[in-house]
Amino acid sequence: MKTQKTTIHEIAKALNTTASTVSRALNDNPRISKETKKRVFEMAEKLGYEPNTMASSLRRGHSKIIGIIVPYADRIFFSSVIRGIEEEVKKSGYNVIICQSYENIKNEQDDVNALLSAQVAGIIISLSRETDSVDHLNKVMKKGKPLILFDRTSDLISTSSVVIDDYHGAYSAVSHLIQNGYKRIAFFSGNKKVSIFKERFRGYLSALTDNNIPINDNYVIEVPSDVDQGKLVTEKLMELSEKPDAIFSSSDFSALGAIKWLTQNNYRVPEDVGVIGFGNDPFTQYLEPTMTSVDQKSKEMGKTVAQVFLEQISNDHQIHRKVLLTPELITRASSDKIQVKEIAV
Amino acid sequence: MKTQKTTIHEIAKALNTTASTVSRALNDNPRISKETKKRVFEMAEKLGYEPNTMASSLRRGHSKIIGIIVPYADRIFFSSVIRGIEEEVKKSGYNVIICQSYENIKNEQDDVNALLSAQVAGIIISLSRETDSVDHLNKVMKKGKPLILFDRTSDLISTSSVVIDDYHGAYSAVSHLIQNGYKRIAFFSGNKKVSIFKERFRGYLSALTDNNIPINDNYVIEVPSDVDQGKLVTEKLMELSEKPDAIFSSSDFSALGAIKWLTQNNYRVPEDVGVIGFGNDPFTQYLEPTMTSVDQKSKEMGKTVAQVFLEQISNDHQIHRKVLLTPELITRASSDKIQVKEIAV
DNA sequence: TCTTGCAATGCAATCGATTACATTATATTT
DNA sequence: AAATATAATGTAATCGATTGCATTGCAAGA
Repeated sequence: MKTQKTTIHEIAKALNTTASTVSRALNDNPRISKETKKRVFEMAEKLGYEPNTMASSLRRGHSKIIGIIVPYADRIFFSSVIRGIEEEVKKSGYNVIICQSYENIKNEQDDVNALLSAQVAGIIISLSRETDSVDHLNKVMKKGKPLILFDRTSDLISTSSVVIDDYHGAYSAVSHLIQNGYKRIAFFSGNKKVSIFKERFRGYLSALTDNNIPINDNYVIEVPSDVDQGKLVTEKLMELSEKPDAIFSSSDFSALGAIKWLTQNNYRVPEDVGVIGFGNDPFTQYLEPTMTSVDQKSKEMGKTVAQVFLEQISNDHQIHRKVLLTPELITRASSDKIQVKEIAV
Repeated sequence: MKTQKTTIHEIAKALNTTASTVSRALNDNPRISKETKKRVFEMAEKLGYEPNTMASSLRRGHSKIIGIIVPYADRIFFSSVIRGIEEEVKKSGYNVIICQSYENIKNEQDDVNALLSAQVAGIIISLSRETDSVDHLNKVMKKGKPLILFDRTSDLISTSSVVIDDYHGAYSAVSHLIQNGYKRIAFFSGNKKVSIFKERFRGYLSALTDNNIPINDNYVIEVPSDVDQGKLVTEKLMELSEKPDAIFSSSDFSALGAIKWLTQNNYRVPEDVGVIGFGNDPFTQYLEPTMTSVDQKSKEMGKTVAQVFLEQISNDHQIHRKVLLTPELITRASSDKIQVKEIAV
């Protein structure tokens, strides 16, 4: 009664041939005749054969499984990248294993080991904030397996990576503010030791300089990505004698804090103060006013990461690619002084 | 130069013993002496041995990988459940493979086959909307592997499942509205053929009946989970001669549509009309007014699903468990007429 | 007719770890 | 001292598929 699992040996026996012929037939090996292939496929179907990819991977020395390590799988950015990757690699018959580092390097190292033990074809990773040593990553490369970093990368290791162009993201956001008539533009940065925030800061500075707007050090503040912190910092900013008339934030959350504080304190957004966030989190479109934000192209990033991976796995010599994706400024109400004026007319 | 991969055979050779002894030592088999175990572990360490879990799984007949199939991996509910599952099963040494059905039954079937081919230990799935046949699911069970459904289940198959108690979720939301003085409560349902919406409707009816509030058929409407649809439907509701004074929506998005339409049309929320959503999407807490919503306990659901899975895998006889999680009403401003009054005083 | 070539298939080792079934050495019992 | 038990380790088959190296059969060429 129990369904006897069918292997290529059963098929071979039923056809009075051998497992090697069946294997070759199923893999469409040219050394097998058309008729034999047909018979094998029919018998496989009839016996309900299903390949054991583990056995095949063991013999071949590599599986069709890709390991992905992210800090948290439920952050919209990461889950969106994961979706993009899965969608793309599925076409080539790959599956993805998801691991979470919880921003902890020890977890990250353990995950890498587990994935290597599972004989993954390669590893795609966005580093934990803590990661300051890369031995575990080098191990992946030493095994000759593709290692692709995305979003959170590191200078300590030389491999393929896909990140967005933070410089231009910031540049276009600040330029947009300037075009909308804002002149005293504050900048909410993250920790400036982190490359992405360094880049966004560069973009902010360039946009101001290119438009002959003087730089005011009081307008540049490090703020954690958090609504309440955004409120606090905004309050301080608005106590300055020369109040800013716009805020460009490196985070949607601190930008939200800014909007909340401003509206609660009778400042109008965007008329009195324009606000732009970074990340284009879904909530930005539901706010009142809706929030302009820099979209990080997460799904596209996933697709690109997948393509780089697939490219790398087919060329066995390791060619590293560094891809810089262009972020997109999604303009909404919170920065659109001009639009508001026109309506007011 | 190339790192020769270390197997138990290399370790055995180095210690002048055999692979079987090494294997047993590494698995802490009581038949191996303490000293030998020590020597084996030291040599394994020295040679940089890393187990090949594929080989082990092949021999043992099962892997330590769990397949998860969801409609979309980047929906906050699903990504949150996935996170909960991963977090929990990791403790027992399992990893998770993620597949997406994109709400398509064909993809779902293919995913099941791929996962079975990969020799997963079991499958955890939230069904696609299209899924009306369950042959692919029965196949999993026939192989004696745990199959756990969550959130989107089906009557067509009898296995373990974890869902939230939609009836009580709706009941408590509507009761809360009544306690806050609302009397003419409308209900936004999803497709009532789907069990979760049927249950929420039951909860809505019971809460009204238990509080002696008459049922008004005009107040019950099917609405897709969508902001614009929510607006449209709200507009129609407010054209009734007897306008509702509260809306309980089966979706956060249509509830958001309701709030948007109401505030844009000079109704005050919650003073004139109370609104409650379902899902507790993160955006609900950032709205103005913040939105009361029924939390689906997604992370807890993930943990529970994982526990049911682990329980099932350890007891080889298949005992099915149906777990009903209690959702939690997160009360915020959009339904809090009383609170608002107190402040007004 | 005999060799040569080629297409089609078979044989057996292999991937790395596990495990049923010995075997050896030592300790214990009678 | 012989018999028996016990602890520790070894031998070899096995999981299911792949693949290098034969082998077989038949047709073409000499």
